[in-house]
Amino acid sequence: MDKSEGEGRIRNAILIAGPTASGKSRLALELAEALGGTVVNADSMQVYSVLDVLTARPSAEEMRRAPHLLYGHVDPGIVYSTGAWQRDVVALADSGRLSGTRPIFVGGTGLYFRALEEGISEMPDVPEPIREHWRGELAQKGAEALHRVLAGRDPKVAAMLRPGDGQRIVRALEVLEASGRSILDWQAERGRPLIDPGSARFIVIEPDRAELVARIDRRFDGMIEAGALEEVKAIAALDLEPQLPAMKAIGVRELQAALAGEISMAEAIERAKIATRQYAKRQSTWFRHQPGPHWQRLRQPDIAAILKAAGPPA
RNA sequence: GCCCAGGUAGCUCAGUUGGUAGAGCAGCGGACUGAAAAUCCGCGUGUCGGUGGUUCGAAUCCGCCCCUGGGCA
Repeated sequence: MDKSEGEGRIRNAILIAGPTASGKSRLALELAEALGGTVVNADSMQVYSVLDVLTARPSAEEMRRAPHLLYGHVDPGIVYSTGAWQRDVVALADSGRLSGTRPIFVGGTGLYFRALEEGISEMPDVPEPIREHWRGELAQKGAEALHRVLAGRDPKVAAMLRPGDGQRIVRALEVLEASGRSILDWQAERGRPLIDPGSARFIVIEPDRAELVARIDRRFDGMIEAGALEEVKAIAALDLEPQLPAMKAIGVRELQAALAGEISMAEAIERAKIATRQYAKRQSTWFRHQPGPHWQRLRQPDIAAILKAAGPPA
């Protein structure tokens, strides 16, 4: 491999992707213990502090068994993003904390794995006033109206987006206004991959659907027992905007409604379980179609099967 | 036992003066380049409780039976 091309890329990485409740985190921990690895979070919600239980973050005890990075390091009042995560990973690599260890990336956020493998375009930050302006417009006028605006300013992008997809339409408008350039141009400049693919291992866990549903239900009951309600009270006390990503963690809205007496606790729990199943379904769809053929697909988080093929690379 | 109200898609329910049924939710499939636990797109045949009848034709009208809820005894 060309030396300059591999420069700065993370070597010997193990990537473990899969839907929520598939047993990824436990597998990552066991691999880290067996291989002397460092677990790096690739989940968009586990980055936020406060939501330990509801995001199923590894426990303090588990995190002591092997190094865990990028867990709970972001304030829930902050709008984190794929780009921010990518910068965090680059910073880790630059700091040397991923050298001489086996970096094990685990999580359920497909887009983060794409950023790892392919990189994402480096776009300028959108100034807050511009961001808020377009989000306000979306709330007020609706996605279709903004799609028409976009069609006037950037017809190529508008043609690629569904008229109902407010979030992406807003993103296109924001970037255009902030940079004076079409988001399509930015996206054409693909970013640099963060990992060295030659020395990496790619694993996606694809559990049987019925089994996963049962695990999700059981796990949420466990979250309630483990203090999810206290956690929701704690985040509610911060009085954050409901639009913030951390406030959209599954279970927050549902349990908050129950605590406020708007719905019964049983109803809240059922809704949260349903939302989790739907989320897992979206993840499964992504992992079924997006990752390339070099990803090893496993029905179960079977550490033996992985270790057998995971001889320490050169 | 009698009276009333219901029994229609997995759930909650619509269904105009009889022309063999449709919404929401759930579920299933899909997309996905900086909010991604987000955002968006597509998919609705089910003994219309059962049975007999009236009718060219019944979820819709009539009889009987079964079930659920409420009331009276």
